[in-house]
Amino acid sequence: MHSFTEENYLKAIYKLQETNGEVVATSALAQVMGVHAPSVTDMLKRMGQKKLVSYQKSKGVKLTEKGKQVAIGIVRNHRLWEVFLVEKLGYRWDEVHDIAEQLEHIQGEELINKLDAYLGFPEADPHGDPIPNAKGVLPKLKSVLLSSLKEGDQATFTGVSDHSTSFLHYLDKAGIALGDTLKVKSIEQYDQTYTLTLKGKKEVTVSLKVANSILVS
Amino acid sequence: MHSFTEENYLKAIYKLQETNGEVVATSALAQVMGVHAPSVTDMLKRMGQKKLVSYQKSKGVKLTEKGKQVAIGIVRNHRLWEVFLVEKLGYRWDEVHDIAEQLEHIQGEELINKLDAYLGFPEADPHGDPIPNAKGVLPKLKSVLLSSLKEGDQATFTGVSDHSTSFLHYLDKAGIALGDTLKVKSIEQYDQTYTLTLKGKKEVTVSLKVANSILVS
DNA sequence: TAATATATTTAGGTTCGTCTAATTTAAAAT
DNA sequence: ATTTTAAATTAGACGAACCTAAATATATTA
Ligand SMILES: [Mn+2]
Ligand SMILES: [Mn+2]
Ligand SMILES: [Mn+2]
Ligand SMILES: [Mn+2]
Repeated sequence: MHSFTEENYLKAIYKLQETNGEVVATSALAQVMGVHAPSVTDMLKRMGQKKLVSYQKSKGVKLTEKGKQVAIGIVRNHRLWEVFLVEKLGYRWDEVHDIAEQLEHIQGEELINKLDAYLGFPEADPHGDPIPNAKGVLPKLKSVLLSSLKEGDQATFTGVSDHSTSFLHYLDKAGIALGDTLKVKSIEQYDQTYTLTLKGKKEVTVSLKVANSILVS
Repeated sequence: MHSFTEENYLKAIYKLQETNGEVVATSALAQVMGVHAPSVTDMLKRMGQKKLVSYQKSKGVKLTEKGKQVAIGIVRNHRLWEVFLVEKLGYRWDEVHDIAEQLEHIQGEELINKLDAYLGFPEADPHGDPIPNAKGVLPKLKSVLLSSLKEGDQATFTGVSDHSTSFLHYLDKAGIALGDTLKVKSIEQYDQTYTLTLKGKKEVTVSLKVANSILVS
């Protein structure tokens, strides 16, 4: 139906819209797609023809409703396959992204719904990101950054805002895992480091940078 | 590494070599690939450059050792994913081919080996076709056509030589399933129909055409 | 507001995988 | 051994997705 490339552009535009506002710039898109700006202009023209995006030259691009539905479908595929890789094949959460980048493009409504059922209709992927349901509806998880908590606050670690392998490795090394309960024991004024009590037991101190990449609720 | 198209050509050449002899004709390849002859000539030149095939113009084409290894890898992927779709997701054996055509191109040695392990290292796919192991070695299943049996012979239904949906549907309808034991009760001289006793119970009569598409051992 | 800097598009090219029409090579039949 | 037929290749073109270099449009800042 759509090429892998088109699907990747749609997903990239979708994510940029989520984080940076409705209108997406050519250069931003070029950056995340790892191509040069003229390639993006080219592609946006073609995708505009197909009514996947609304594009006006030099004015940036937005997804059409159609484009958005396709993008959400890809996100659904990606996250369900990530669950499969971790839950069934025994991958670690820092290893699955690249494989899911391939699997997300496998076509077939029935396939992904069967996979969904097989996995027990999970609500979130291994990184805590919400999985759109078969109708394209995203469960709105109301999580906040760890860095927004005050001393004494308690919460559960539900997701990451930095998906890089290096950050995930860091969390593993520090013994901080998805689902852990944590309490902010203290916040150091001087350098904004957070000392946490994990699962009522372990004590860990993390930097502001880390606290800005951890989602809790 | 290789494009989907290249991989599909390699698989097609591999299968044609298996059934029609070492040298594959441009026209045969065009037919199974569903493209026109000049496209094949073109593609073979490029694949020759990459040492995936040995191609001499107007003399047909053969796989190189490298090309053969890639082809066997694709076949391995295809068949393992078919097992997954049937065993884990609950697909029927006549529904899995097209999805496996997509999944077979997912890259990653580790992925397919983990899948293999997850499935319990199956030796055959849902159609009874042997699955190459991680080293590319195909278990040689010594099966024969049902039509080669004599009256009174007994055997197990281990595979099909016709993979068409219509034939698989026919078998389902007739209640003949992979793994069934069967005994040739009688062969009608006049029209070569086979009357079989299935699992020591049911009795079924099949045409020569069907007997030519059933593999037993 | 005019000058400068940055973002975007246009122009022209490349590779991959396909096509049709025309030509050449090989095989089969007379 | 010629002629006829069939198979394969060459020639020229096209769309998708990319590129570099040059031109233009927008934003910033003097
Ligand atoms: Mn991911
Ligand atoms: Mn994820
Ligand atoms: Mn198949
Ligand atoms: Mn099969």
